[in-house]
Amino acid sequence: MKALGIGVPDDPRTAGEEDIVGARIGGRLVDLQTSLWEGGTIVPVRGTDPDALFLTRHTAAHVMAQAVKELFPEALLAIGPVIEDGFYYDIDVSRPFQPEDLDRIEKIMKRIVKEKHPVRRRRLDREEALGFFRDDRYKQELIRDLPEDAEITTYTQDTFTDLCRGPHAPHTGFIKAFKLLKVAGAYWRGDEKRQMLQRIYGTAWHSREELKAYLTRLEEAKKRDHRVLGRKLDLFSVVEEIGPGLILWHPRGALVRRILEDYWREAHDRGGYQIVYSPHVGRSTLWKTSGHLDFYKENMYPEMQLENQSYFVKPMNCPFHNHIYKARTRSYRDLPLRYAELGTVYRFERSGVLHGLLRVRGFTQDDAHIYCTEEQVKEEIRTVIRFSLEVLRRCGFEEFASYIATRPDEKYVGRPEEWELAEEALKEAATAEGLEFEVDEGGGAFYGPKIDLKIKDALGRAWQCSTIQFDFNLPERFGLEYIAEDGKPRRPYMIHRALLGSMERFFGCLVEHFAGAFPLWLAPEQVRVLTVTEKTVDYGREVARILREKGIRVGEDFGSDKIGKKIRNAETMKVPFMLILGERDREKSEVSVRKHGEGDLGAQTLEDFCRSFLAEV
RNA sequence: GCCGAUGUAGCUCAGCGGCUAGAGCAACCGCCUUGUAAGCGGUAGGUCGUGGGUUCGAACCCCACCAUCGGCUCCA
Repeated sequence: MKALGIGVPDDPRTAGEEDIVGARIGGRLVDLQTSLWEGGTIVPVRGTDPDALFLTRHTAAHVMAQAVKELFPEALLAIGPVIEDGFYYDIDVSRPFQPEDLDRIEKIMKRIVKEKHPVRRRRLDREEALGFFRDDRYKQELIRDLPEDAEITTYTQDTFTDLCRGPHAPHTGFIKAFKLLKVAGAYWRGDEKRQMLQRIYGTAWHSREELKAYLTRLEEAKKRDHRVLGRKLDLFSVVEEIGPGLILWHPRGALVRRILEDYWREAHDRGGYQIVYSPHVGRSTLWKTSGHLDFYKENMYPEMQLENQSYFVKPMNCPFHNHIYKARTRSYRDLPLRYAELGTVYRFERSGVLHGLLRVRGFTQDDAHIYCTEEQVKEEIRTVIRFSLEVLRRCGFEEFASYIATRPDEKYVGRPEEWELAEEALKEAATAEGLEFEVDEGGGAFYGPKIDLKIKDALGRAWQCSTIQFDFNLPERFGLEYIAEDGKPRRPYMIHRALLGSMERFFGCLVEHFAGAFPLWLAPEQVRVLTVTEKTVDYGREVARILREKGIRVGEDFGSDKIGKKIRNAETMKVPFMLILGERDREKSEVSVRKHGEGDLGAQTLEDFCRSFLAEV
């Protein structure tokens, strides 16, 4: 057995190869102590390769663990994986970590890094491992849960040894730049019934510059935070007296929403949908029929009693749409039927998960339910995916990821053939539309398979909005039928579809995607007219009137501030165009145009401005 | 729900057991008549999240509650 022993500091190191951190053997990332146990090309991983970050971050997690152990010898270590941009370690300590503890831990980590301790790998058998970690119930549990044939290894640096699969950097000195970011509570193995552990998050990079760039990136993301921009741009608010997770749409936010909804309705009209409305509450019998009282009750607002009847606020729109379907006998000639609604629903979300507009308790779904025959399923799915992509692209999103979830192994309703057809339809449609998809085998809900579409925003973050789900449960429960060609009743296929997801969530996405600078067609205020002095107020009014007549959304700033201040205000509010009107402009019947983020575009006639504006919208 | 942090004027924050709780921005009132990212002066604005407690005295210490923020398997 030969180890790749290049780069362990006290080993003879190959001249000029000091920056080798690890290697890939046939695609598998390993450290330099891995034995050559199978074939494949060995590709060294050098200091600045992306793979190197994985190794050093993993090692950084161990160094952090060692530092924690020095400060809190009684602490038990659970797991400490590498995550995107960094690492964390879950630790069981008697006293929760204070933010100040992070400084102390960091200090010790710096020492350990500076001392360049080699990281040594050791294989041991199960008994040895259980013995070694006899005082640590977490490690014991991990070892016991490892598969029979698993190779069990530990990694040691300095005085610290941890159970770990690896791989790691050759020595602690490979950690060039790191920072501990935050502490948080986390359940052991993510299970809320089990022990609450303390998690420390950290980040590690190849250099101080990269670390700094990362921290700057975090700052930038914070500036785009829809909650911050929502207040700055006066778009929406959430107030304590009204209740958590309940949104007030201010005029500017409401206007963006209305424009979006107008487009949505127009697109749905074109797309063969019929727009419907349904009430906000329904009798308990309805929710009994739909099964929500059996399967969804903990997410529903509690019962209301009136005149001896009980009602529930709706958490979903589907039962209502089913009743529209049932309002008369349907023929196969009527199908497909596509009902769409901007339906406001209320769901009880646990207080800890609420988040701005992204996770709320009251929201408006852009919901649709499609009823079709078996023969129509494939075409229908293809159409709905194409339609979804068209709408999302129009809203400014170009990149998508998709996930298909298939039939669970055990509990499910419907016939296996139905599931197969549906899954097939989803895969075919995704492929046909050029969507890359991952399949979550067995990950579907009990009532049907689905495809989720995620959009990627300007910072490359993925947001789940659209979902298209088959439902083999509700048609049964509501007894939905249509009369087929042979005169016999048949059960239709039912498909749930949310495209933007909810207006709240999608709007939050839009705000972050555009950093609050909405594209012209969505901007609540497209043009702001600014007067240089009050001598041009009349001219300003006239210009604003003309723009408004052309359907342009215009704001006015005719106050006594100096022009620099007015411009600053308009820039801060991210108004796409500013028309600056001084006496010079009035005399020549012109407007001085300034574009948000670009600056002065010079003077032109109002007609020219309108023409180019309307062309751009 | 659970762990931690936070909650002071519309907003951003200072004050951390001892005088009538402060600043900047915003608002309002003046002055300035202004040309591409903050002109100057003044005025008003606060149950210090809510409720209890400790104390001669609480924004500050303790308890409970409410809300917000960061997290709560990317599995050794």
